[in-house]
Amino acid sequence: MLSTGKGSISLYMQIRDMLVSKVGKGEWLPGSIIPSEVNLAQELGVSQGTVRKAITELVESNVLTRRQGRGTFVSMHNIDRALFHFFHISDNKGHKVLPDSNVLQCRRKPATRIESSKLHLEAGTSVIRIERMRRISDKPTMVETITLPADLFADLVEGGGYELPNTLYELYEQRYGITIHSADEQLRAIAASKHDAKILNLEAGTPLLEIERVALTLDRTPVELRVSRCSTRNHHYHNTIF
Amino acid sequence: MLSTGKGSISLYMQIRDMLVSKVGKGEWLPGSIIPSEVNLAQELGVSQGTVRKAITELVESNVLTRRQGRGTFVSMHNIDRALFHFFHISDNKGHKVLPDSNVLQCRRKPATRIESSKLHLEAGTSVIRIERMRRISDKPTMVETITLPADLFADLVEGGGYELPNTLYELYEQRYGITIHSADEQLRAIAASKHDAKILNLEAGTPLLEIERVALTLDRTPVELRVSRCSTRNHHYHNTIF
DNA sequence: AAGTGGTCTAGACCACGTA
DNA sequence: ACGTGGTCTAGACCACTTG
Repeated sequence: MLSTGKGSISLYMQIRDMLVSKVGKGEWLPGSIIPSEVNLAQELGVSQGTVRKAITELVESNVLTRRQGRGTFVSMHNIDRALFHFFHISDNKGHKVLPDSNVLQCRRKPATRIESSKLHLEAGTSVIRIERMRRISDKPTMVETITLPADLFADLVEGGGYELPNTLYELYEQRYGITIHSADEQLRAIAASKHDAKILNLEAGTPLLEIERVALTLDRTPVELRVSRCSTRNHHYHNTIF
Repeated sequence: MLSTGKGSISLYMQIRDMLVSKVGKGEWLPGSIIPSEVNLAQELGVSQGTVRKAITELVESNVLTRRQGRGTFVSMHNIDRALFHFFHISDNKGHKVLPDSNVLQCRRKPATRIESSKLHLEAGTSVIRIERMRRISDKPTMVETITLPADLFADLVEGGGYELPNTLYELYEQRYGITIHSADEQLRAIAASKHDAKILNLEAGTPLLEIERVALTLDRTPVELRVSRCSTRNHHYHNTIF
């Protein structure tokens, strides 16, 4: 199982990759506990330190979460992760507030050229397109257009039998078994269209911050395209460079 | 020297903090080699593993750099770090090119309210204000206003005896002994002023991406305020969320 | 050949959470 | 009391770089 030859990669990396695949395949589900370090070490015939090093890397990349005295768990999407990890808008005092969400549209449509390119789909594949308006402290602040491959999110069209929650990544995980692990964002300044302007209650042409996010699973498959247009009168996008 | 009592923090953290302070105080200069893990372990009376863990954390936070077979070094600012770590503008194919830089002004002035607040200075303290235009692939793309506390960068005014280089952080480090370690950025969409428009060769009112960066030293003292206004017609700000 | 960091082991004890 | 992760040790061997 584990190769220990000369040209092979190190033990802990093999173990790390094996653990990743257990999570990736859904063998270990988000929120569940994984075997203890000692147990894994015994099963794999290596020392605890080696398993430990493998797990440490996965904790650093947010795949696993350690809780002292309790065990190691597969990371889950929750409101904290949404807020502190995937949401980068703060008010001008530096405070983060998760916006509420107001769905304007939710339709199944053929993918545009841009959508199919960003999501690695064949041209014209069916996608689900959600448009929503988000308020922060009761003020309309963002217009979002979210595009999902229809085959992965089959019943997520209007009348899917439930209301769309505010934090979508939790939904993707719990209902569709799709865990967002990372994302690439491109930011630009654009002028508000008439449509944007109407929804955000400002004048057409007002500069807006456009955030184009492609969200990826653990194996780096793109599964969501999200274009957010934000008024930056009272808010800004915050990034820390370490 | 190292406390090993009950309520005290762990050994490796004490060692890590001690190494940080050696770098912070300039006892170990950027680019220089630090003692080997075995030597440090002997001197401190701990095992190599403990020193190793301390160093590992500092490598992860970009304070130190390991080179197998050679040793461990204090991290330095170079063009790679500027480009891959501190510069987030890419063209729309995802390629990064470091812009060149054209200094328009460099003056010593009293700090504005915003400047003194962001740099934690007394109101009206002397600052050095640099304005420059930056081109990417020969196209004017950004206007930058850089503000530095005058006391830290005493002779950096026009006629300081040398041309301002393109990568300023290298200059700060080599000439003033100030190493930028991290930065906080706030991004907004704004309308180009007449001044911006003239420099960037576009129309006033065009949406621009404004990046307001506060750069910090290792001990989190703010030492540079940089406001960049970027045309996002051919470029964007890129961020990866892990 | 000597010195550096990189991997791995086997075992000890501590701090924390649960039952 | 027990099991978990967290720290620390002492020593082995490997991979890489330099003299």
